Amino acid sequence: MRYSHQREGIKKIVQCTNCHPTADWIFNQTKKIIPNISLGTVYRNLKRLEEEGEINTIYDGNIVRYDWNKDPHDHLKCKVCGDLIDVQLFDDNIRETVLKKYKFKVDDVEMTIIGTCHKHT
Amino acid sequence: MRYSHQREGIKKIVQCTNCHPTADWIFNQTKKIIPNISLGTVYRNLKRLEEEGEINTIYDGNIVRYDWNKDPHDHLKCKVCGDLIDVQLFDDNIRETVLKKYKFKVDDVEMTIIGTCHKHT
DNA sequence: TCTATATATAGTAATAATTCCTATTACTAT
DNA sequence: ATAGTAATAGGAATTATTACTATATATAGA
Ligand SMILES: [Mn+2]
Ligand SMILES: [Mn+2]
Ligand SMILES: [Zn+2]
Ligand SMILES: [Zn+2]
Repeated sequence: MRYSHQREGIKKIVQCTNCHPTADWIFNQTKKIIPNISLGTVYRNLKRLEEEGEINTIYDGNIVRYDWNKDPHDHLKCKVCGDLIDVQLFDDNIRETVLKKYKFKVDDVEMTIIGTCHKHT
Repeated sequence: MRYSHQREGIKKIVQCTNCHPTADWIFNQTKKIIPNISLGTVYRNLKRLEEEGEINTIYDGNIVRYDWNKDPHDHLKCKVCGDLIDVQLFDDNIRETVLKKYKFKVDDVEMTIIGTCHKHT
């Protein structure tokens, strides 16, 4: 894959936040550095970066977000402020249990915990 | 909420399958019973039924599906055939762990386990 | 360094899913 | 039956994403 100034900018923007940004947010931030970048370029490169394993696409309900955190982790979704917070939990024995009980070979466990975050005591 | 023939038809269709159908699938099935039903009516009534607690909306990646199974349960997502299978697992001590560790009050745990189902030994 | 060529981009058009709008129809209580 | 309210069909509008195309850019090799 050929180097591109735009892709580097997008990558930097995504990697500098932990807010799990949307394509539109990334587009607006990247425009501050590369003013004439186009939205199509953002989408195309986000897809490329995902293919390269640099980022992950996550689906927050019907909202598509991007995540640079490559460690396996889960998310807390606050239904008051909408924040999506990274957490390290346990997929412990889920793989084995599911394999035995349902004959289903597990590749990945995606868990989102919905509730209220500490900001809204 | 006033009775409607269309809503009853939609509800029946959704309740008679365990395939977690999309709005479009539901629309096409309902048309067989109510030929001149409109897609807007399907969307409007699916939303109504969800508000009434009759069904749940589930997000399978970027695909929106509907689920009549009101028991708390998780899903196995087969990446070969695309099937979404209901499973009963354990949200056991997740609530307490998350509350203690992250001061996050849990309402709901959504888990999707991605892998390969028994049909593709 | 220069050039040829493959690849990436900007800008715009197209697509798809969902919601909105409005005139018409159906139900319910008087 | 009538009036008032609620729901519908059909189509337009909206939104997120992808496709297209002419131009620009990165880079391999002379
Ligand atoms: Mn994350
Ligand atoms: Mn289900
Ligand atoms: Zn919050
Ligand atoms: Zn399968």
